Amino acid sequence: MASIQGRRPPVMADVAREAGVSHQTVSRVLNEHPNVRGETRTRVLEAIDKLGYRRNLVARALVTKHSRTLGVVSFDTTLYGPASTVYGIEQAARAAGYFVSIVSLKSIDRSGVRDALDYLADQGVDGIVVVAPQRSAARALADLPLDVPAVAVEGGEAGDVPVVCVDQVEGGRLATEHLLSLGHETVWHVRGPSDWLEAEGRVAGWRAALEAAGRQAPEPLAGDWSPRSGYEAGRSLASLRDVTAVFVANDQMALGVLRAFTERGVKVPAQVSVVGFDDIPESEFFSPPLTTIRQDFGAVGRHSIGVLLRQIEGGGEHERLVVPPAFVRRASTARR
Amino acid sequence: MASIQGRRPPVMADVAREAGVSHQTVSRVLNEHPNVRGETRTRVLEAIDKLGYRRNLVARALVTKHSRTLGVVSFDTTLYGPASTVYGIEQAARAAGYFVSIVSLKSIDRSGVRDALDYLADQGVDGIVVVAPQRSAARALADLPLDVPAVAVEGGEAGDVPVVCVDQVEGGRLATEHLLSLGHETVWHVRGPSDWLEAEGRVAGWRAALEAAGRQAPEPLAGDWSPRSGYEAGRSLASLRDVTAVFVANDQMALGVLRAFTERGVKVPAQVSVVGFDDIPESEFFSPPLTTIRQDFGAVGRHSIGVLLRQIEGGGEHERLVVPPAFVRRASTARR
DNA sequence: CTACGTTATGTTAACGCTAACAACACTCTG
DNA sequence: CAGAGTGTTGTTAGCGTTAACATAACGTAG
Repeated sequence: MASIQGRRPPVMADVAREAGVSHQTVSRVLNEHPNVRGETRTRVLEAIDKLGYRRNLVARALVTKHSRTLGVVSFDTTLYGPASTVYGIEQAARAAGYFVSIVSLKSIDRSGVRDALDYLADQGVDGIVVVAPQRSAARALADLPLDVPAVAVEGGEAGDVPVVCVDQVEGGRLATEHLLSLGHETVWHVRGPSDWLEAEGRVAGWRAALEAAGRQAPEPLAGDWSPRSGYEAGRSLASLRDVTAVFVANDQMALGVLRAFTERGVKVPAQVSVVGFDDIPESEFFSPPLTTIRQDFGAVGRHSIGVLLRQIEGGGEHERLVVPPAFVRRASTARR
Repeated sequence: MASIQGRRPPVMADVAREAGVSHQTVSRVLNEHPNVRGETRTRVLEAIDKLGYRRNLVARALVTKHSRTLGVVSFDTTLYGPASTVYGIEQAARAAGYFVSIVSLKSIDRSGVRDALDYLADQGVDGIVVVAPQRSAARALADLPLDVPAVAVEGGEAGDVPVVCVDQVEGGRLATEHLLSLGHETVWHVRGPSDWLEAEGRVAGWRAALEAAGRQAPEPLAGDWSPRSGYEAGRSLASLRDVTAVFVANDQMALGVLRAFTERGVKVPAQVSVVGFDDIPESEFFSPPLTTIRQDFGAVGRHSIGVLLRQIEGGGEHERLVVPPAFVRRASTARR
């Protein structure tokens, strides 16, 4: 029930008066302190209910030095990957009783990351998750003198900061091995931007699988994650001879590749097999449905909060948590 | 420069001592109060720099009653629309000097919305943006006794709460009129979930355009925004006679429709024309590239912050701001 | 029955900041 | 040169909470 009186919302002292106790006793009830008599507790709770009292978390944060807020710094949360990760983070944080304050960066350079961290530190967050898929971001994070516990997501080696990431190398390997196992002589690659650690990891896995099979690795084609860049890479590939298998570093670019192949009359998977990466909700309905590598972004988000809370509460060692990717077979790949 | 001494970070009193002034003068400098002598100001700023002082925003919020934090409640920020809107909101809010605390809901029922709002109110946010595309959310918002300024995004009629939205009816009309102008006898529709206001608006625009042209409106097919539901609708449509034009309520479902048509050997746009809605980054690379209706989510986000800040600062009238959609012609539609 | 630990409660003092008022040095006016 | 204004600074008192200590009531052991 909301109070009707005056204007100002009720404070602890009001509840105390109503219940005939001291404000400290009210505080004890709220904080579930054991040494409160049952009858007193119910009287206090009744008063709280009657007055519609809500504890002022700002005042609480001032004295406890804990805001129960976590900061999240991310790059372009419009993209499926970051958006899903942030979603997982938010769910996990809220389940653990933490608020989430978010900063989305347009560009991840050192000063951008530094500003974001400063900004969040000013706000008094208890911990920070940095979704730092770019090398520059990871490096900025590593260099920064942090007075707040932090976790890097997809951060590669981020100095003293614990890292949670998907095993990109393994993903690249899975994709490439699948194509080789179908009898393809070699596998072409449309890679992501060189500043991105995820892109590097996928390239590394692709190269490793080719080498292990004793195959020559063609020069990878450069993309920027966008469908358009995939489209352009696809046009280049379509005009080459001997291209029978392509591993594309994400599903959006794979869509562009498929589009270019369609335009050029290249049949997938009859003439060329294509594997993507991410497993976005759309890829099952591409033409043809895309074979891809699934990343469990939700798990990454949850784990990052787990690691962060352990840091905040326990003290915490320098953890590094790697989430395995999963291979998803669909219709864009076929035997040579 | 960070201070090396002791442990505890410096507070205003430390700066005051260092600069040989009172802490209140430090506060004045920080708040850009006009009545501070230039020389004093620089002495204070030097002391701040020397000690690496950072103002404690929690303490500040306690006394000013303003946290400079805005709350955002949204449904499934994994989807492109909500993610883009939230991104726009976050950018605009930060530009205005506000923090953004976000709550992503899995389901938008009354209690979910109420809990989220309570949660944010507890945190002491200065205002709330509710991305409330579902009727239930809008209604929950309208019913709630709010003690904090709020804005609904895509909220339809949300009681006393100002609304910012895209003109969905107009979008539905644009899509349908385009198809009719190409000589199609009538236009079929794959609609979104009935609880969603956006879905309703698009249906209304579609129906209005058909009526204005004196055409019969076929029974709309139901979808849930997912590519799969579009795929299923597409299979149904493929088995019907006389379907030459389809307006699909979002691009993801349109992808599913295209996939179903491809499987059944229905040629787009030769046999059937398809129009989507949203203009997600992928749709330009569908096969064929999708004609669609673009929503400017960024503008919606920015406007919602504008309206909210006017509410917070000015007092504010009950605004209602409608953002127009834009027609994007690509290759999935053709003359009958 | 006294002394002492235990439980339940109250009192006081922070936390770090801003608001309100007080005080002082000036300048300006008549 | 007295009085009023103005600019600059300091002092004091909160904001609403929790932490630390003080106190009272009670049961129990010696």
